[in-house]
Amino acid sequence: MKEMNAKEQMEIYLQSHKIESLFNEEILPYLSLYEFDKGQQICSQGEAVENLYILVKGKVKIFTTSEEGKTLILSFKTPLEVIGDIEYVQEIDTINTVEAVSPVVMIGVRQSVLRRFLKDHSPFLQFLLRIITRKFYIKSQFMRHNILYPVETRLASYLVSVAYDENETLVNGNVSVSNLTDIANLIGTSYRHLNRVIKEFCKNGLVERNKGSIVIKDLEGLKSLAKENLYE
Amino acid sequence: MKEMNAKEQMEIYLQSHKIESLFNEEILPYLSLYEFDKGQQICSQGEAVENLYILVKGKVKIFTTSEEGKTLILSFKTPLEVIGDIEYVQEIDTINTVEAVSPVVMIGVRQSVLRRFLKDHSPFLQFLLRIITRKFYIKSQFMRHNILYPVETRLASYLVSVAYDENETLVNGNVSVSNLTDIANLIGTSYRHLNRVIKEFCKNGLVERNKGSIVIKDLEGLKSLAKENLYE
DNA sequence: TTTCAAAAAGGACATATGTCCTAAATTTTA
DNA sequence: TAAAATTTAGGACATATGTCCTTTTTGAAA
Repeated sequence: MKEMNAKEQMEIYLQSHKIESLFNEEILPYLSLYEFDKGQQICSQGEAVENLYILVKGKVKIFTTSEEGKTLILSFKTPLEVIGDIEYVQEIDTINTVEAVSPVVMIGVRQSVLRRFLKDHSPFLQFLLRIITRKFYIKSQFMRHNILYPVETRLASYLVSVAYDENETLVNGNVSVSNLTDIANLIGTSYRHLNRVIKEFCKNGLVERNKGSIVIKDLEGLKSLAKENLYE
Repeated sequence: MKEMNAKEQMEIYLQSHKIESLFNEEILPYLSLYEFDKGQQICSQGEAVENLYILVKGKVKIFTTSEEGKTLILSFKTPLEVIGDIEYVQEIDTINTVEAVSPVVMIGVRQSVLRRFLKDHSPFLQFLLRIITRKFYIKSQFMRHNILYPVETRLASYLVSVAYDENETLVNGNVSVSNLTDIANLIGTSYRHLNRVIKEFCKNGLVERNKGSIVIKDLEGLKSLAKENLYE
């Protein structure tokens, strides 16, 4: 992790995400930029929280680990997102571990500073409300899907969601699947079973394997298997 | 559903839950009291939302239904709780169905009224933040538990949670289990399987059956089976 | 290039959980 | 009280999913 104090760079991030209005003049000197390398942990389940972070660049993975060491990936997040908001409001320790899966830039600010300057600043409160309710809704749908439907449905749903990149344009068939283990943990199943289902999808002509990556052959077929569109 | 305008009654609810400060003078005339009978629906998945409700008396059940008609109970809620907050902030249709499981009283207010009077009223915003982050946290733990652990663990966890009533005092062994189907839907399994696990619990001396109700025989045993304390 | 570690793929088997049915017990309604 | 509907309980079987291993492939490091 690298902490920076580049005022200009901060300006650029604030403007590009249109979040200048969240803050007031007094708090600006207390905002810092943090850079994390791929693989670095931003915060770790169970530990005390000091900062609230706003993700302005890169991608993070949020996951939880059970006593037995099982991992469950809860989500991947890209800007604009907030890390540590629940903990800030509830005054509790870190709920889930957050890890950079690409080079990441965050705006960080201490909880004590927030309490001092933004406790009654309604643009900031409204911002948090919007971010958190969105998170809640997504988690709600994700959970519903995960409990109500079998792995087959969940995988189809996942593939449909990554078939489109961030710009909503269809990524030409070839879905670069970073890591099957991650997918297994994301859809809440074992690696073994995931493989079994992928094999089934191949047999039915929905996808093809190609050196570790998966090529979507029948997007419509996947969509109908996915039942509900998890990612809007 | 019965809509009332009893000013005095309203006062009592506002004071007993210490939520007078959420509102300002202008909005008070727009607050209404609603009564729902046991079994009545407060709102229904997919339909448009008009009101935001504050649950001040009684108990509600929040659930979702899949295309195939499977039901998943997400939670039971008692005061103080808010219904329709996510929908209000996100401006979306009702996410889950809410049903009274006892006679219920709610304070209701139209979204349009809220937008007019409380959009920048920070006590209200802070209140929503606290309520929603709490919900988020609970849902988070619930989901984690549900995906990571087998039914056995989830049932033990549920039984431990109902062994204590709202006052944190141990309800003397005899847990009045309203309805096994509800439990099955709450812990996300089938009625059949729930029964199987209960039988197993009986065999191991953890609980006993007694005309439909379940008597806890070994609370400590259940606690250790439950692994993590879901309900704090 | 060689070596090594990680990731992919899947066989064999065990276990958890679901579906469908039937019968008894219990509660609700007429 | 009688009849109907709901809830309980569990048998029999099918299916989904998990665990443990082995082999192969791939990509990174020496």
